[in-house]
Amino acid sequence: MKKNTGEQHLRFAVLAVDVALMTVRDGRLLIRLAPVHRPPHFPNSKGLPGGLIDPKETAEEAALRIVKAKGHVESTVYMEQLYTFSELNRDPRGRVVAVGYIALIPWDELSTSEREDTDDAWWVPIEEARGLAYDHDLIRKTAHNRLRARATYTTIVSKLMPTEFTLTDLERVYESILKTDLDKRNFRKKILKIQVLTALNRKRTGGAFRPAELYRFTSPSVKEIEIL
Amino acid sequence: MKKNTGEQHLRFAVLAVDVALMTVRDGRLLIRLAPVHRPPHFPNSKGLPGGLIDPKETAEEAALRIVKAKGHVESTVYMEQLYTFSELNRDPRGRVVAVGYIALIPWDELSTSEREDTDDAWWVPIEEARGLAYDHDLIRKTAHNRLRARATYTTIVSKLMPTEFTLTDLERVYESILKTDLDKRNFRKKILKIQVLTALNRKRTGGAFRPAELYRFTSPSVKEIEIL
DNA sequence: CCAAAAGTGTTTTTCCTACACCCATGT
DNA sequence: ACATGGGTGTAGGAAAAACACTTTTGG
Repeated sequence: MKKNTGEQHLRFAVLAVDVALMTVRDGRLLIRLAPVHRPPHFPNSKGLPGGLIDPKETAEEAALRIVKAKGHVESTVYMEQLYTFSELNRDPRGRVVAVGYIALIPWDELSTSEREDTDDAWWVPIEEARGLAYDHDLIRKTAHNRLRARATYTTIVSKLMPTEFTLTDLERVYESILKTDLDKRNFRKKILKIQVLTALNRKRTGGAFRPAELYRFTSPSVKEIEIL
Repeated sequence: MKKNTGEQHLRFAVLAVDVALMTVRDGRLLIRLAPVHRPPHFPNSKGLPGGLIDPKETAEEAALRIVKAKGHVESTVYMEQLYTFSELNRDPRGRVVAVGYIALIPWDELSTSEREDTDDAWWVPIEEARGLAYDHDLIRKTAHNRLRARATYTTIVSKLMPTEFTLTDLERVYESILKTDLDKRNFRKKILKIQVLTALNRKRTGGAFRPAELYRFTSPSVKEIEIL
């Protein structure tokens, strides 16, 4: 076993995190982009919020910090590690190994300013987020696939819902992630059967139609369930 | 945004891989251990095969290299990234961020010497691999959970099977991973229905009983399937 | 009274589970 | 001929899928 080939051998790489921060608005799955300006390779580009890990924080702590800084999000976000990207040339300036994260937040919990597209952060429909800098197209695709897979066998979508919502709201979120149409009656039967929702016995009124019962997720934790 | 807080800030961590190399022998799920001798914290301990990533290789390449070196395995192994462990004190000597991998190999494809327990590598039943150095108990547990989960909705067990096997062989492997008894008839119906096996129209003879039909996995790739 | 979304039940089909006996071979 | 693991079918119940009309409200 080799030992001590020197500091530059042991610590050759820069450690970073890249975050696929996602939300759902009006039945559309959105992802947060941030400007990337790194000539000559990526002048005036867009990419996922990302940044270096500090010596005194874990990768997840770094991801949370970066979502707040570059994603302009103050609210509590849900974080889940996605994959670690270690290709030699994923950053043309040098060796950067990035731990990718999925971050989810309900649109309704963002403050007005957080929802805005500012100069250095935009919410865009995930299928329109192409041509990103570095290997961020790959990270986005990996994140999208993972979210879709986990939506079918966990309660991860709870992290995209406001505290109160109607069954139709919930169905729309599932449909936007899975990109399928679900049968309203069967969806309601299944989601109520698995006992993860609590009816609030209050209704959301306001539209020119019958008011809808409000629900919340009973538990804040993401649980494994049967397939939806 | 901070820039250039110095090299020691940017490259503070050592990057490593730790590999949960697993196989199945006689219906038992085994994991490969290697000696760890790092006084004062881990004198004469055991741990998963692991080592540093080189500047010119990806994490996966490092994992493959380490399985060959520390795991004493020459054959082709299947690799799947597990999780990245970045706790500040997972290695008491300094900051080490480790990308964990699951590696699978059919017992039958190991050479005689690879199967042996040598001075610096042992195959042990996974439930007996406790008290490992560093955070390797956590990595082992994470790997075991992941393998169990993926066995139920992918064809990952194909990576633990020899090229030819009987349906009973396959059932034994599932049972050892899932730690349940499966119904022979139902297991056969399901596994044949999902169309991932090809019958070789040859039989394995030799025992004092009816010869068993031999099968192989139709495709070498790990596919998502319905739950088993 | 009209438009709009909420809410609800039944039938059909598919899938899962439980279960026991005969078959082909080697000794 | 006997011991051993290989191989097969069916019936009953549970879950999934398909499908259309009535309800409640605001305007």
